[in-house]
Amino acid sequence: MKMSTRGRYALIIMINLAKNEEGYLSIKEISEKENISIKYLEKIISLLSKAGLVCVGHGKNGGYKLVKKPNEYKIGEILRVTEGPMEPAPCINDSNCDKKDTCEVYSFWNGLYENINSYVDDKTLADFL
Amino acid sequence: MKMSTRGRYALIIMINLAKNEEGYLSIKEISEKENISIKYLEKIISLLSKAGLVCVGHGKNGGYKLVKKPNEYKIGEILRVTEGPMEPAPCINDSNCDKKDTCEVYSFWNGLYENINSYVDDKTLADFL
DNA sequence: TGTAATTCCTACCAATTTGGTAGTATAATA
DNA sequence: TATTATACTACCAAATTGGTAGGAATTACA
Repeated sequence: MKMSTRGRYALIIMINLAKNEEGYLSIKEISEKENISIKYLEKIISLLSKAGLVCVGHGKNGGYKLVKKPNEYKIGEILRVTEGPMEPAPCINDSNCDKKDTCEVYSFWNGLYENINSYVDDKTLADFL
Repeated sequence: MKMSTRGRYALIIMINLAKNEEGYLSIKEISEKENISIKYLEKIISLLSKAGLVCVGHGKNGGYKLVKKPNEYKIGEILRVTEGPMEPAPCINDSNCDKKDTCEVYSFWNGLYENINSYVDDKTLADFL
């Protein structure tokens, strides 16, 4: 039950972009500020970019910036890009299981799932400014 | 953010023992009922045994049984034996970090941590009977 | 007292995930 | 057109996950 560095770094990246709403922020700047390798950040931010959470400026003075306002980003939205759906047990979205309505174990894991997701979806990037 | 099979199987084992409060239940019986390999179950139950959550009957007609009543086992107690502390981020119990009281990121992860733990500590084995 | 049933312990192993690094291509713009 | 960025592809080591194998120790019971 841990979040990988991908998810944690993705959040850090997004907070940095949120604090720099005016212009583009380059990977290099984030890397230096947060002490995370450029190459690894590059890999993580490309996930955010492909998911359409950030937009790209190429060339000189380029970098990344948010496409929405900070309060429009649920943290869950960011984490799911790098972590996938945060399901504690594989049965959560198993359409082959037809006993969900009576299974005590399913309802336990599903409750945890809903708990986690409502926590992360209840907070936005704006909460970090 | 997933629970490994160790944690999930540990819960299944404990539910089986709870349903068999009278006597000893062998790994073989659990294995056959739940379709999980004997050898893997053996490994997981030895963690529960070392942690003192179950007691052992050796030799013929032996097996395992609970040492407490089902309602005295918090699920969190069981999961932490196989999963360790369920900390989403390593900073949660990092005594070297002295910025916790002002760090927004820490307070976010810590909130998630408390959320998860209060969920799993709020339920007991008796809820599965 | 012997044997079957059971746990205990140590070691091993393959697949996947995690946390990166390296090098080159491509794109934009000053 | 040179420079500064991102984009893409490939690779890699370490840790974790999810097991398996084999034998030793313990106990019940015939």
